[in-house]
Amino acid sequence: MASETFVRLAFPIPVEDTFWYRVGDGSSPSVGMRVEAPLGRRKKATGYVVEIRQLPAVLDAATAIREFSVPPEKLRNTIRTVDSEPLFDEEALELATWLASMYHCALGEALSAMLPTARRERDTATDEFDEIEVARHALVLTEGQRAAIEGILQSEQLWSYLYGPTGTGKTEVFLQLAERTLAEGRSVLYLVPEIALTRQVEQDVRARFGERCAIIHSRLSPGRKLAEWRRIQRGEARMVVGARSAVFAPLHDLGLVIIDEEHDTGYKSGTTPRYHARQVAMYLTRRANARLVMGSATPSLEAWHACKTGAVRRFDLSARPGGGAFPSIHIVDMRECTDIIAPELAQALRDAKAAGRQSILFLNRRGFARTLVCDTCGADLLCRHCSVPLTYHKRTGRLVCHYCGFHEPVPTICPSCGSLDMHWASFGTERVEETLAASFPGFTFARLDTDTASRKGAMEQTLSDFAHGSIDVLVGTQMVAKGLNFPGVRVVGILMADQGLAIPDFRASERVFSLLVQVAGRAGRHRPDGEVYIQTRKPDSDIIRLAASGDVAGFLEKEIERRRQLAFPPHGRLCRLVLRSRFEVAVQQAADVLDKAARRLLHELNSRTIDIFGPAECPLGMIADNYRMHLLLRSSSFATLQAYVHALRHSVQLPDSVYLEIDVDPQNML
DNA sequence: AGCACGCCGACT
DNA sequence: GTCGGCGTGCTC
Repeated sequence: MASETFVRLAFPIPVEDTFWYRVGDGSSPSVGMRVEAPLGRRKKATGYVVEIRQLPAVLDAATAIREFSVPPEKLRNTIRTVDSEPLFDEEALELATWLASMYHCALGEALSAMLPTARRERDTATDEFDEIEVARHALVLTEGQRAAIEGILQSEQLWSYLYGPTGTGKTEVFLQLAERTLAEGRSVLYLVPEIALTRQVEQDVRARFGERCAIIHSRLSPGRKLAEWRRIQRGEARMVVGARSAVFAPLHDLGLVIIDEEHDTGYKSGTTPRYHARQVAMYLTRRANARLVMGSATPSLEAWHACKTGAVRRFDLSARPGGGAFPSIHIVDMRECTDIIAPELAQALRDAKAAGRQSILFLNRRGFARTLVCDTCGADLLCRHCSVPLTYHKRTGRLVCHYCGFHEPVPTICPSCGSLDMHWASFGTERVEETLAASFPGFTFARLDTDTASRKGAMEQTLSDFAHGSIDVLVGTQMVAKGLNFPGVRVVGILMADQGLAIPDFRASERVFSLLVQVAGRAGRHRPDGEVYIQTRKPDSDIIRLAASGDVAGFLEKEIERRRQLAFPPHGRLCRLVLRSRFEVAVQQAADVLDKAARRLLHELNSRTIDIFGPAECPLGMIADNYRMHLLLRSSSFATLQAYVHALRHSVQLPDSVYLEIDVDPQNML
């Protein structure tokens, strides 16, 4: 009897079901390949094959219902098979299933986040490796580095943490651990928060591991990413360096996962599925019995807590190798000072220049001014599509929304009251650059933020100029805080250091603190005369003072205690449910429906371990014309919380005009 | 998500 | 009388 092939497809759509099709195009897809098929009213959609069945060509109703839970007439034909080789195997499918359940999304959405998107194969990914000479470094390790390497390798525990101030040589420990793991015949995954900003790691790794290494990040073209994916699948590359999504690289026999700058929020995805690469790495290393080594100068509260409970084993580094020392730090009280650059800092910049040294000015706000404020009615100019003030960009002469990209020309009169008197409120990096140009004749300077780095190659050029000493002062946003290691830097100036502390988010102080410490760490990495100036209007704030004294452990302890009182992470877990819609009433009604369902379900479960906060309007009540409300769930038991969210999701029916976003372990509450 | 269906306003 | 606005509903 003639038999036919049937495939079960998972589509990247916010619908949990998978769909059965008859293979009607003569191809023979297998699990792990992409297949095109009609879906609903769509003529063509791409799905992932997650199961295959061979059945008689003529299907009776009973068989179809039994096999596919659908009457035979509903089965449609596939159009074509996209891939000649599978993109994922059974293990990856298991991971996708875990991801979908962990982050409450469809299987197809999970697969879509994991896999490359290119539809055609390219085979030229390795061309630029050819000229790289593989160097053997014979570095002298500090005692701390040696102890950490041996300790991690000998530890019974799979999860370790390398804690040490910036410049204490964590990278070298990571690289040596990678070398030892490769020598055991197992593969290595090296995660960095954003590869584009950590060229140093990329270069170190390429110099050391050459062609054995693949690099995966979002700036790679789709074709190239697929080519790298194939190299990894074939086992040609046994080490992968990459950003968040590289955690899904198809490495065989994983032996080690490294998470550099573990505290960085870049590891949390901002779109569905909102996964955290650290969480995925924990799943992977547990499954493969592999080591996980995280590292940072400013660990996340979650990681610090895990070290204290013993779930993670901590190793400390304390000495700066190679002649560096920790910088001296000055807090500059700006309450009585209206200058953008205070006299003390200005003098330090001049002294550094006179000594042939360089400086970095850090300000976590791009643009020229935060916004335009009316002197008469006090109104500030908000985006028409978001509840966010518009930032003035002088170079383009526009007011720009940093959330949705909307921009408009600068108005001549106040749109609310018609007054002619308006002023620029606060300042950004563009204004700092202008101030430098006006007040520091003879200085060369450059600005590094997403505005200047958007041009291809511009960032590399600026960084290279700075490294070669042809720039005296580099002004930038948090881009300059991450991973830059320039020996010539003596002075670091932090402007508006309290910026971000007032944000209504329980993680605000944690983020500000780590940013301050990370930026300060750019000074004096190779010479013992580093100086940091912290300009602030809150000189007495605990966070500023702890950051200035470099007391990371002190901050973490204090913050963990504050969170204990709230029963917030790391003492409990959160899940945030965000509703968004173009219609205000629709969100409000949906929030009401969701809230009632949540409380009813809680009552039915008779559970005292879950708390519900809200519903309330999100702090950013509108983004890109979508009204937003949220409900926050908190529990001391993660398993209970997960089961509850799962049940809740299936017990409410929301209108299609409202989208529900589920954020497990939210990093951002806005 | 994406796509066509459907049901109410302004045009030749 | 229709053209077309975008709310609604469904997807093997």
